[in-house]
Amino acid sequence: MSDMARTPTTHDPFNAVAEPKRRQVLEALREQEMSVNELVELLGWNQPSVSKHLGVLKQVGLVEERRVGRQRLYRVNAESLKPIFEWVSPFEKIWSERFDRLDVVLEKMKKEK
Amino acid sequence: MSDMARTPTTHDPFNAVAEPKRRQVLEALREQEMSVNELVELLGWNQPSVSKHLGVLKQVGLVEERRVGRQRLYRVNAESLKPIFEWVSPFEKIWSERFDRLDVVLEKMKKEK
DNA sequence: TTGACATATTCCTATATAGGAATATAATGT
DNA sequence: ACATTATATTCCTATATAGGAATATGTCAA
Repeated sequence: MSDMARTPTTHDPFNAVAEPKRRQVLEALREQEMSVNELVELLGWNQPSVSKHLGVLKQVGLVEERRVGRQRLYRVNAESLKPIFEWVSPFEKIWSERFDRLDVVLEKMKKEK
Repeated sequence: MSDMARTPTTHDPFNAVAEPKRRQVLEALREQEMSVNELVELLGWNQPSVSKHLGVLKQVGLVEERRVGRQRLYRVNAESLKPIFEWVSPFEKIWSERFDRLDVVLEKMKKEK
């Protein structure tokens, strides 16, 4: 007993977003609030699949739901992606700094020519 | 046949980094190049565990390996996190813009007081 | 060559998926 | 009440883990 597998997808934004399809859903909802069926049509998947992915996203707080009649309108909750942005940013500094240094070198070469 | 489970951890940076321990490894290596045993000591895990996580990270290109004597020195390859940074950035725009708008509102309230 | 050190690999198992199919729930209009 | 529309849930299964334990590989030094 007490065995362990992969971290559950509903554990945090990192795991929820690891699934490519869930990223697609978020990209779609970034532009505008959308009903499940609109997503189904836009993405071309079957409806249960869309609902299930939305379920995971909702559990993690990546999307929010608003009920209008029989529809459920989903919208992205961008702020819940903050942990990812903040985790990756320090690494971004590294490659952008490296790029800056390269820039400086190129500039120097230009002058010396 | 043709069943599917979760996207393999070695499929892309998103999946590799979904595992919290792998993020810890990357954080450690962000500061400086390190041998496996140094990581073992720093993180307090057993050696095979560290090696296995490094293996995944290496497959995805998130770390690079340099052999020196019987040691293997690992360093982070920050640029391979670019896809994550670029994917999440448009969402960051959303919440930072929202924050800006809030800022404007607060400024206005101050003036009107 | 032998031992000690550094790291990787293999074997095992419980677990959490993702996808497909079928079905359940919920809300609306008539 | 009933049919219809919109969405969620359940059941099933092959798959890829992550962790622990044990072992293999590789490299140096005497």
